[in-house]
Amino acid sequence: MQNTTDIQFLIVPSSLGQTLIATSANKLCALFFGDDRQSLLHALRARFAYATLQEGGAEVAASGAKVAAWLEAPVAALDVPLDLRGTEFQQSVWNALREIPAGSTASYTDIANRIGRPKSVRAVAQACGANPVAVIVPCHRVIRSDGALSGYRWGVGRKRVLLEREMAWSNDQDQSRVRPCQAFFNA
DNA sequence: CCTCAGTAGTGCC
DNA sequence: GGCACTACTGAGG
Repeated sequence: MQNTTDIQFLIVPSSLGQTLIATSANKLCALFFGDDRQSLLHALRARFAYATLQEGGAEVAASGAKVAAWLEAPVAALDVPLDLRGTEFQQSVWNALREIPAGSTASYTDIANRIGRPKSVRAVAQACGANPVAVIVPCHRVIRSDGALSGYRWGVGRKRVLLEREMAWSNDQDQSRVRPCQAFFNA
């Protein structure tokens, strides 16, 4: 993996707990959650094993502020460029995830169908878990086909919070809009 | 409820 | 290349 890049990161509290925001060449490359600094650092190190890590820095401060604000009130699209490294398969999954509207969910099967690999259901789940940028690539909107929340890399509790929050927000925004819920991909 | 096989991408050896 | 992982799923008991 070409993760021999220079990375700036910071750890800030948010409504979802301790939040690690990392940038590489001014692009967001990681958004992790955790209960403590230790686990976040560990996750960062694990993801970018050969990168140079620097805590703080002008670049991450600037985009970090945007990300932190957007997390609490994602009213507009986040204008921070992303740096998503992954295999072709992972990229295709992450792209599909970004088409799930806030306030709705899709199943792992839905995503598998969406990317034209109907049998790669488990692999889809694995790719979701490998998503380096929580919330922005909304892997939390993928749940089991029976409706159970299934897992979440940063804890199912956070997944639930995120989903409930998005349901609530999308409800009291425009009631008129048709809001596809489960399985909106099956058409 | 529960178990089980089918199944496919990834990481490590 | 092999092998053991999974945030899965539908069928069968």
